[in-house]
Amino acid sequence: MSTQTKPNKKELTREKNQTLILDAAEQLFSQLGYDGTSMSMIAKEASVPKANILYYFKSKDGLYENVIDRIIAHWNLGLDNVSPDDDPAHVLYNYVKSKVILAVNQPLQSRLFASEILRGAPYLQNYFRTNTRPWVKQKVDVFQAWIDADKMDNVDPYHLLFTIWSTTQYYADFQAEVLLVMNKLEYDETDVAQITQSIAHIILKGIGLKIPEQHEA
Amino acid sequence: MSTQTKPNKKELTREKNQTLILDAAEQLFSQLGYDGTSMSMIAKEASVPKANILYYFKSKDGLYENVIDRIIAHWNLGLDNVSPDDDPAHVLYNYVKSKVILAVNQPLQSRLFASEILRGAPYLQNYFRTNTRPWVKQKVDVFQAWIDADKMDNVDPYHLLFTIWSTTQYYADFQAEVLLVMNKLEYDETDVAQITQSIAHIILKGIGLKIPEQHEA
DNA sequence: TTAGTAATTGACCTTTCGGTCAATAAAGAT
DNA sequence: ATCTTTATTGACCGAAAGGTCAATTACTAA
Repeated sequence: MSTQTKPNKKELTREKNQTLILDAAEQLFSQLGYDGTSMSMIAKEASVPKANILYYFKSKDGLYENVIDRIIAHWNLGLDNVSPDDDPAHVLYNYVKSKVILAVNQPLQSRLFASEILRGAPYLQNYFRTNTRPWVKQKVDVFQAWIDADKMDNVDPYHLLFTIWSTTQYYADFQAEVLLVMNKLEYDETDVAQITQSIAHIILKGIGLKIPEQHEA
Repeated sequence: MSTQTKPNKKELTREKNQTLILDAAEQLFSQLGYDGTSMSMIAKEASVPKANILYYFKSKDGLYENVIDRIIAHWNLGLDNVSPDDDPAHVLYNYVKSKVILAVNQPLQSRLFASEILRGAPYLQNYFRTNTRPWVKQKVDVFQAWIDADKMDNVDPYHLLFTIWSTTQYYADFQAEVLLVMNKLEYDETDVAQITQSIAHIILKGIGLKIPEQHEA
């Protein structure tokens, strides 16, 4: 799977250290933000001298970009291979469900993106332009096809997508608010189902679809 | 309106300068976050010596709290005086509409709150506990009364509220993403109506309500 | 074994941070 | 006019920021 040109001892430790640093950086950046995180904090968290970080990643900016790039690589936007022939209820229900699971179980990465976008997405502009925008365009076309085929209501596809994103990500990005308002310490196992159910009910019914039966525990 | 115990020249300039500083701080904090904003930046933006800021507000933390307090004071949560006798469709439609208008026209404050919540709401915990939570409880009770009276679908009132908040605030907090994806430079006049329409359609229909007629331009 | 390369890291640099302070200026009270 | 209080601000402080560098160590290829 990985590059196996030469399984040197050097390369191994290098990759191990880089991963160590990236893990620590990802955690701290997502918790404290770019400006709230210092190189020495990352060094301490990764149990590595600060100068070593600067050796692998030329600057704080460089490290930050690497963190973001790595997240993006692991970040599947979902809704793959969706076509106008598919059943919108099934597709959208599964999409909502997967996004809620992601939001509840792995909120850190979502929050890192959120704080990045809040500041005007300085490091993500290019990604949005070259990746997200075409991806969205494609999904929007499918939504429109469904609308034209009278499979669902005539709701602006862009805003439909934003609605799905916002409602699901909310439970990751604004977790602190949600928990405080609901007077909870953390999400429990029933929450994922409860949240999915509520969101799917509103959105699917809201665009004229029925919630599909679940045929799996 | 304001405290008029003694319209001294001193008090006047003091209040003027404080407002000047708070305005500058609010703008910078909401754009760059707490850690991304320095006292000297605020001083420069407010055209005031840095030491003068520290004279009025004892610390950066103190200034930040004052900024947040001022926003909260001007921040009406809406949905006032709502009762189980009201028509849910009208109430919720107007609520969505007002939130969208707020999101599009005054996104800075929304973003300041958002970045605050992202970091775990260190300065807002108390506010959420003493203000938001009771407010929410009250609205949730009304929603539940509507459900019990078969005026709307049985959707968890908390998640319904979160859905309204998330979908509307999204256009403020993630404006950068929305604009990039839609390939726009800024929101135009038609966007408010378009967004309101889409969200209201989905949410109201999603909980079994009809979108009320607009009887006003 | 040795020459050459890559990795490691403590010491150190400059800049900027939030914050203090003392000296001065301005205003109000008597 | 004088005294007291409040406001203003340049100079300054220690701490911490991001980043550099040179000396040392670890490894690989001949």
